[in-house]
Amino acid sequence: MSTIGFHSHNHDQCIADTLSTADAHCAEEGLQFTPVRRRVLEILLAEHKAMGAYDILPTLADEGLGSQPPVVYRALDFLVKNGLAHRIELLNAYIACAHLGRAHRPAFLICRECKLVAEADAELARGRLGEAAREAGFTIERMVVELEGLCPACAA
Amino acid sequence: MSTIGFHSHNHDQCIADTLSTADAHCAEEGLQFTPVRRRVLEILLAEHKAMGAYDILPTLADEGLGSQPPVVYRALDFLVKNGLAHRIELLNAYIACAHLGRAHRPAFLICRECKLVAEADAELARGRLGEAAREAGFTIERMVVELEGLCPACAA
DNA sequence: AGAGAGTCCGTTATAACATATCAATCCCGG
DNA sequence: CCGGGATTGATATGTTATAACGGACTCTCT
Repeated sequence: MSTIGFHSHNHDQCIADTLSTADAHCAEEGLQFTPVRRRVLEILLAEHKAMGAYDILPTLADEGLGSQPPVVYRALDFLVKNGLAHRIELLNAYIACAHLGRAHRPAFLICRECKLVAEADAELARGRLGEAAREAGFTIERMVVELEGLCPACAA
Repeated sequence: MSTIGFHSHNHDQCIADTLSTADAHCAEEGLQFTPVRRRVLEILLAEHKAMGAYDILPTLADEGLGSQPPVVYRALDFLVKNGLAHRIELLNAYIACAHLGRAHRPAFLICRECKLVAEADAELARGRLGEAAREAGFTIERMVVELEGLCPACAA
C-alpha cells in the first residue's frame, strides 16, 4: 500500500474514482449516501488537506445543504464511521480516505508547513508496541498514529 | 522500558520521586520551575489519568495560583515542552510523564472505560512506517501514537 | 542606582471545536 | 395508508484553546 498525498496525480480522476467507489460501497452496505454526506466527501476530496468542520460548513451553506454545525458533524461522523474519511486528531480536522475499499490501519504524515496530509499504512500491532500492549494486558480497539513534519516540497 | 499505569504501585513514592527528578531536571537545564508549574505537575501526578486543562483549573484557583485558562495552558505548555508531561490528543488532555529523565518516544494506551492512561515506548521510526515516511521523503519531527482500548481490569 | 531586556503572571475577551435536544421530514415495508 | 427508523433542520449550549495587553519581578550592564 503506497503513500498518497505528496505526489502529483490526476486529481479530477482521483476525485471521480473515489466518489464512484464510495457510491458502490454504500450501495453494497445498504448505507444511505445522502446529498449532504456525498457533498461533504466531495469537499474533502477537493484537496489532500485536512479540513475543519467549520471550513466545510460555509460551502455547504452556500448550496442550501444545511448551515449549522450539527449537519456537518453528522455527515463527518457518517463518513468516518464507514471508512470514507478519517479524523486527524492533531489538527482537529478531517480528510477523505485515500485507500478506499481496502482494509487498512491508517497512519498520517502531516506537513506542518503546507498542511498536506498523506495516508500511509501502520502495521503497528506486530511491532514492539504491540508487544508492550500485550504485556500490559491491554486490548487495542483503535489506533491513532500521526506524524508531524515536513513534506519533500517544504523541506526543500 | 516498561509500561507504567495499569499496575498498582506505591503512589506517594512515585509522586515524590517524579517531583524531585523534575526539580533536578529544571535546575540542570536552567528552567524556572515556578509554583504554578510545579503545582500543575503535582495535580497531574495525583492520578495516572489524563486531565483536561479545565479539570486542573479549579484546584489551582482554590489555592490562589491563577484562575484563568491561560495560566493553566501556559503551565501545561511548559511541562510538555520540557518533557515533564504529555498531551493526549485523543482526549484533549494532559498527563504527567511516567518516564521522566529518560529519552523516549512515548506511545499511550488509553482505557476507554476507566480513562487510565499508560505510557509505553514506540520504536516506530524503525518499522514499516518509518520506511513509508522515508520513501515519501517525509521528515518526521513529532510522533503521536495513541491506542484506545481496554485495560486488563476493565476487560475482565 | 537606574535603564533596558527578558520572563512570567493576571485578566479580559473571544476564537475554535463539538454536542444535546427536540421537532419536522422523508422513505420504505407491512 | 400507517408506523417505525433514519435523516435533517434549528436553537442553544458546552468544551477546549488562544489573542492581547499590562504589571511584576529579576538579571545585567553601565
